[in-house]
Amino acid sequence: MTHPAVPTAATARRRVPARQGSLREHNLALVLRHVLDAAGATAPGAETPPSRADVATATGLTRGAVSALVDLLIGARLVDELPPVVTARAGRPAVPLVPARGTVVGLGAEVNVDYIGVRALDLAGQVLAHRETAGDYRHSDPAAVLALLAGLVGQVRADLPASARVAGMCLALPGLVDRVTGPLRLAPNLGWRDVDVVALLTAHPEVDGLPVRLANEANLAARAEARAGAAGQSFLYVSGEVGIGAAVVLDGEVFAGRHGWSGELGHTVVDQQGPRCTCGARGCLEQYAGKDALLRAAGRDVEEPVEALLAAVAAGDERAARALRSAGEALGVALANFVNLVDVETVVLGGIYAPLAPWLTDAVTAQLRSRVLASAWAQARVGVAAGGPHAAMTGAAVVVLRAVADDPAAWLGAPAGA
Amino acid sequence: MTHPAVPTAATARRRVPARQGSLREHNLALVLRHVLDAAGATAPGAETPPSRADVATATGLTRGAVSALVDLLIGARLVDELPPVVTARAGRPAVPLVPARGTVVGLGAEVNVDYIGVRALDLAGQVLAHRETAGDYRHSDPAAVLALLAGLVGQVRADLPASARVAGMCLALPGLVDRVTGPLRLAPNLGWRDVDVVALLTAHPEVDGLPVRLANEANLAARAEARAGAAGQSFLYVSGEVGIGAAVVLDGEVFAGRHGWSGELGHTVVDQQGPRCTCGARGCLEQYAGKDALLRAAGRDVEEPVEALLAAVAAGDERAARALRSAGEALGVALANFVNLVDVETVVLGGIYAPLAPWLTDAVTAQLRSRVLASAWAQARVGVAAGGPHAAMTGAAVVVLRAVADDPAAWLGAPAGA
DNA sequence: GAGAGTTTGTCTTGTCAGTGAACTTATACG
DNA sequence: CGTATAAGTTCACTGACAAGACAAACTCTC
Repeated sequence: MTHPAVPTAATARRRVPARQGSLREHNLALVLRHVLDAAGATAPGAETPPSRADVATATGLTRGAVSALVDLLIGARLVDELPPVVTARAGRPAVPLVPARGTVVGLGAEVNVDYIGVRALDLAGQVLAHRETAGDYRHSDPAAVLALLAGLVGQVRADLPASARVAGMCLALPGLVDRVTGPLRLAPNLGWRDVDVVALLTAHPEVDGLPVRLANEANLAARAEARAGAAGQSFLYVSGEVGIGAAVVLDGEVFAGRHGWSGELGHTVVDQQGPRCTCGARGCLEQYAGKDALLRAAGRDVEEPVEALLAAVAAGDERAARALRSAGEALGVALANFVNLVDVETVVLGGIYAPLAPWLTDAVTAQLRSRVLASAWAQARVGVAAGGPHAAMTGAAVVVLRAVADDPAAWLGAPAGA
Repeated sequence: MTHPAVPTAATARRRVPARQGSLREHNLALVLRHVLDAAGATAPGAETPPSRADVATATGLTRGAVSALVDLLIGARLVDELPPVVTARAGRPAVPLVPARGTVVGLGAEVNVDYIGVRALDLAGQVLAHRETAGDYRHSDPAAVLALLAGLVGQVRADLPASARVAGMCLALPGLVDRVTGPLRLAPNLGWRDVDVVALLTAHPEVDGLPVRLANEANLAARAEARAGAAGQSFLYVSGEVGIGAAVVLDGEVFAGRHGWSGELGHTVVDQQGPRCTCGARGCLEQYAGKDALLRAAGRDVEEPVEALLAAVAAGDERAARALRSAGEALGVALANFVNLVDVETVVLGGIYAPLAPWLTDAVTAQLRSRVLASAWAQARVGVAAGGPHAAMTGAAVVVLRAVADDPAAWLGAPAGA
């Protein structure tokens, strides 16, 4: 016996003793969660925001306890009261509770091949400010690009109302990122390798003092997708660009893996004898369904936007249609392999695959049906990303805000203003 | 805005209010966990089991609190005191605390292609009883096989000491199993399809009244492997048999996927134009590296045990060596795809791959090195399973015991005896 | 329009599981 | 045999929630 007899669940793995205060922290987060969820889940204007009493019945806490907790959240400016609403119903009117607007904001940023940008979201999910700059950042100098980005951060912060406190910043990058604040390991299409992005960024006064974390672009876009909720809570997000990234979401959680390097779908092998890839191996999916490969196969220039390809295939260009079919097939094989290994409900096509979805879905679906062992019981759905064009930035901001939502107790004593 | 503004972590996703009692439950589990871990983690007889004071300093609870909790655990017969040990040190001697033996037991069972079996483990990790029956269960009748299994359960229970309380039973099956107690969907090599195993099993008096859960064989073997701890806490377990299963373990947790169907590595595509597989697709890994395919490629009979192949290759049989090399290569490609998608530290070779590992590891390692994008920073290790021959059964019993360890509060008032 | 009925939110008391510090117990050492 | 030291116990105190009474604000009915 040189091993623990009985391992324990991850929940109990947090080897932290529970004190009285732990109850507060937990229930505070529980109440805040309920207010945030309810604000999002409203069918078009239908339900009113929950009152203290609603939260009490929904969570199982007593009205007294909820009252105390809500008062703390209001004091921390995480929650706001709306004026009591006329309900035409007996009894004292309820005070609706909503996420506070413009008080706590998360900064989501992105550096990608053809643009950089920053946006600020508040707890209500509102975009308070947004700046982006188009450009060509292939093989760029990290310091120069990050100086530009810091400038955008400064502009966004200047646009924020005085009441706003910036909780932190998260930066989306198209490459391998060590978990949390580790350095960027490799971003092939930017030409960046082993760059200490956080240090370069926090050297600028616009960013200094802000907690900064990094994450993979596809991971963050997947997070935005999970928030959009269309895909359920268990899906594989595929981000098609020049490279092909992916992120697994299981029960609403993005799965980053041991180092945070999960999701390199583009370097899945489709054919061992296939063409050589930039990564050194042969027959990677990127060579069949990456943006460059796809445009080339369709007989178009690599620099063209996908819209050109879309127009061509809509106009009846047979070569373009063939290119899309074969890309869809390769993608389908890779995704079927994946779904055999990691059982997800839905495959969400994002990036350039979102607009191209009408010409890809059938081929992908067919591969999933024929190659996934469990498909007889639960065929994986193929969906289209609903996270919008700035999904990664939005996801990045959401990551920051989630940290606040998960631990509101840490914000109780925080001062106003940025 | 038709979505929650800020999603929350899975930990807070348990929408349960924390009451005073929650502290007890949590800290009770915390203390028990510490005692169980310490009992396992002992280097060869070196450290003595922890005392109440040790637990207090390790967990951060006060000695008073730990004392109260330990007394409850002793009362529930989950923990035992050993006689105070002479330490040749000033001060009152400590009372060592160890997991109770022979009091709470978990039943782990397995139905596989060539044997069925049942074993009983207690909290200390001791095997209290074990029965197995060899046989050929290809294309067998589920009811008949499960009747045999129920018989073994009866024998094992009869072998248990009178003090033992059976906490539950978990059954390992080589196929797709719905999460928790759902029906067995498909076990290709048993020829079972959509069988309500739990109902068939609990119909027998030997099993009646026992909570029974099912799980995939590879998942449970991976759990036993995680317990053995040799592979770290983040690995991919590969179970090579006639079929090839796999299970992902991340941070010590087995990852079952949406329905619990993750890990069908055997039906990963290695070559789209390859030979047709029993599942209907072409070029599945099983056709290259499954037990039958491997033996056939080595020019041996499918019915032979792998030991024969081992002997042949050790004796210099060139054809056998070639078969192993090419199987290793195919396995390596499939595993490299996987590691690109799900970033794990280690790949653990189990099942028939464990004894064959010396002839497979090089080929697999080479594929991982050349095909995994992140391999320049953290090459995934290739290891050999240490869980032993009955890994799945052990893992199944551990699953049952873990449920007890995670919620000792539920066992406080439990009566003695089975 | 006054009172009954209803629902929301607050307030008070009781309970429970921690903390902290004194206290008891059991050993080693000079 | 007294002193030092460490383990384990006990008890007053505290913080957080439950339970239920109470106050507030509104509708409905007679």
